[in-house]
Amino acid sequence: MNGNHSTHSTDCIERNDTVFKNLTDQEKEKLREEKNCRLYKKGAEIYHESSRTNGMYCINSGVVKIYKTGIDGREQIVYFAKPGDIIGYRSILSGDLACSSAKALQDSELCFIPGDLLISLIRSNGDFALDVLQQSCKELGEANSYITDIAQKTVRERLAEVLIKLKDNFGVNENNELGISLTREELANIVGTATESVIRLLSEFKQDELIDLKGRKIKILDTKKLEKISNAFG
Amino acid sequence: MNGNHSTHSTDCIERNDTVFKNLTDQEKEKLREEKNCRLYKKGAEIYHESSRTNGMYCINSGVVKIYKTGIDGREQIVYFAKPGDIIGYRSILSGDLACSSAKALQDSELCFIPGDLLISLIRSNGDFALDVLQQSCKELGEANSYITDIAQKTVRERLAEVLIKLKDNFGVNENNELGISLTREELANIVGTATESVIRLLSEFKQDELIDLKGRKIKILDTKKLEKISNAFG
DNA sequence: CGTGTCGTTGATCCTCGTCAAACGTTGTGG
DNA sequence: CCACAACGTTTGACGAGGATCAACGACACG
Repeated sequence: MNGNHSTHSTDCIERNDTVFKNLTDQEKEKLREEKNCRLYKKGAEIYHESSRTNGMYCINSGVVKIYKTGIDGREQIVYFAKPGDIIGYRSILSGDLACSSAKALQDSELCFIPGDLLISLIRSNGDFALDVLQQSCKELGEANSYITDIAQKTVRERLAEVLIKLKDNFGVNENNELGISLTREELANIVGTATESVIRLLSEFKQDELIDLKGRKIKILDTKKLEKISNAFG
Repeated sequence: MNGNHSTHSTDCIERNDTVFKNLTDQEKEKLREEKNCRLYKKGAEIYHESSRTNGMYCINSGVVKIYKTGIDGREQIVYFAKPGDIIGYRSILSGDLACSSAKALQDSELCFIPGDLLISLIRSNGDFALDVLQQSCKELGEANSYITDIAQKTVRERLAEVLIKLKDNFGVNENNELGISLTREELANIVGTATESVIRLLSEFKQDELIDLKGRKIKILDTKKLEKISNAFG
């Protein structure tokens, strides 16, 4: 019925590490009936800020960047969504317009889940409600941490921290290169700085033999020192 | 049974503009039995980051600042809680340690609500779950906005924005002075800048006749121009 | 083979953080 | 109730971090 056709399709509803893990079989069935999965090409927009959305999405495969558009159109990236994550639920639950946009960083398969179904599931299944709450509270804690970081740390410290977080979240391939590929501008839009600053600092890190660079491939050579630079404990 | 004794005590559980508005009479009764209200003197700490909390608080009266401690002990204020607000629920629901601290800005009456009661109410009452979710999603949206602001706006723009937000949130008294009294350092810890920068910019705003200053009293003279400076639409 | 996007480097300027000093205000204990 | 300490506010001087502008090289793509 739905358009699933991927070979290894780890459907997010089936995974036991998502907010859906505590749904009953019946509820999962209902979800499978109502959800609507499709492929988004790299670069495709999933939703756009200040639009009224009427549902959320879960990520089956790929990576999605969540960002806000600030002064003169500069993007500020606030989150990367990975397989198993849900996005777009905030505006459904707060009743506001979407306050961020979502765009696929790679070819990605997402499932659309109607907002009224989300709400009825929260109403009827307390454990599911708690799982969604846990997700939003986790994001809230991270957001507050990031506010403190941006307000207090230097660009150098933040870039080091971002590299470590990207490693933690997306891992590294066989060559110890970050499992996510970003343009310099996107890196700048996470750190909250100018593209040129990112480039200069990456060069410095390379000179100091903390990382190695090959185009967009970033190899982490010295995690310990990067952590030290980032001044981090989270 | 509980220590309520304030004369006008608008108990947060009774208010119809809080997350408790959709609780049944029975649930409210249970809450009244288990909650534990007390007065916090100005400056008193309510909870501290990286401690394990086992409940949340609702504000009956007063104002509470929520902040994180960053590099070399600098506070970053992430939220002001007013009467009717709930605080400290995040760590209960995400299962983490507290990631922020809370301190009374004025003499304030808060009610402690045990975490397991919160969780059981969320489980049993879907509307309550939705109300708590709405609250956390609202905070999440504001946090993401603030990340973008701090990353992209100048200190001048952010200070103007903060003044407007304080006016919107706490109103003004008969003299058009902000209804909340903050030290220059606290203002700096919201904006994310140095105390001296806040002082200088406030002086500029005063010279430009946008505000008037009398000690900690800040009178807003020209909201429109402040909004313009803040570059804001939210 | 041009055209557009991305990455890199250099030069310059300015916002803002830091340090220092002085003054006002508040609070406390003798 | 005064004296002193502790804290908050203000102003000035200075320098560094980082944004901006400009130009060019590298690469992919139609």
